[in-house]
Amino acid sequence: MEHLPSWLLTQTAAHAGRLVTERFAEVGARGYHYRLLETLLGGPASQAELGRRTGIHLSDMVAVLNELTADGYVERSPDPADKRRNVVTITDRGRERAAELAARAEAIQDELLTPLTAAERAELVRLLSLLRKGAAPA
Amino acid sequence: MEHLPSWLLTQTAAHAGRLVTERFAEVGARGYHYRLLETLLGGPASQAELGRRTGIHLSDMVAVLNELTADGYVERSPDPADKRRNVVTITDRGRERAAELAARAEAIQDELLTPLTAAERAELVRLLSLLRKGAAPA
DNA sequence: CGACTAACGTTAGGTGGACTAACGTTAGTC
DNA sequence: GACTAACGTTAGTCCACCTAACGTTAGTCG
Repeated sequence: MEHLPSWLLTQTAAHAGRLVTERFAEVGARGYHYRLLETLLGGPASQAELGRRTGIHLSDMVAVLNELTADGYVERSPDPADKRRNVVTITDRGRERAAELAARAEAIQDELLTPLTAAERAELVRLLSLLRKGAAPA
Repeated sequence: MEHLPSWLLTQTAAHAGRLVTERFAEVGARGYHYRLLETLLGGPASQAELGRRTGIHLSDMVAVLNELTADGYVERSPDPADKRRNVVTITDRGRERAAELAARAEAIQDELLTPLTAAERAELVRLLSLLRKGAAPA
């Protein structure tokens, strides 16, 4: 069983997930928060668009945006051009939060990848990216 | 964010997890079932020992063994040498089930790793194994 | 031999990520 | 105006993973 790539993937991802959960929990955040704030640094977007970019399901998006809005990290406003949509915008406070979480995310990578050399890290990223492409319509 | 190894890991693991869930659900199984049956092929063991070998938490172990026992794949009996313990044994029916799930697991690897060459697959396994060792006391 | 600690197994519950289904409003097309 | 699709929301499920508390049993120690 330990020879199975899917097993190795899910076990190492569980380890990565624990690191992410622990380090973000130290500042009252979760993985979804980081994912959304990072995406919004690229500019305002609708909830549906954010869902497409981040992989967060629309039903979960509502809850996460509620949390980020309550904490003042993002703002939601109706799109005057299309009343079906909200436009979600990051706030200054949200930019700071994104920077804080990004720093934590980088530290997590270092911790996670400690057993690997720099060349091995690059190769791992390359191989995982190939697998990601193979799973595109996720 | 897409450059982060932890992100790539969790996204590819989610993809692997979906494949595992879908393929096993086709025959009414889950990942924990396969993990336990595979481990029991190595001989009878206590629940605590099974927990240590598989990484399945003891509280989840109870539920999974209940399911496998109900379906006739394993048997539980008290250990005469130590009444605190149960001894869990795979049945003939369980061996067949393990073989069926192992075949599915191999097919999942092929599907998951389609974008990679044989050399790349070996390298991915090597790199992930290194990361697993780095997270040993999980 | 009783007190204490640890192992074992069970029950009950929680978390986070991921997902489904149904609904009401809005926009675009025919 | 009817129809279809997009958008956002609500309510829920599933799975892997995890914590806490409890009762029974076994081993150690004074």
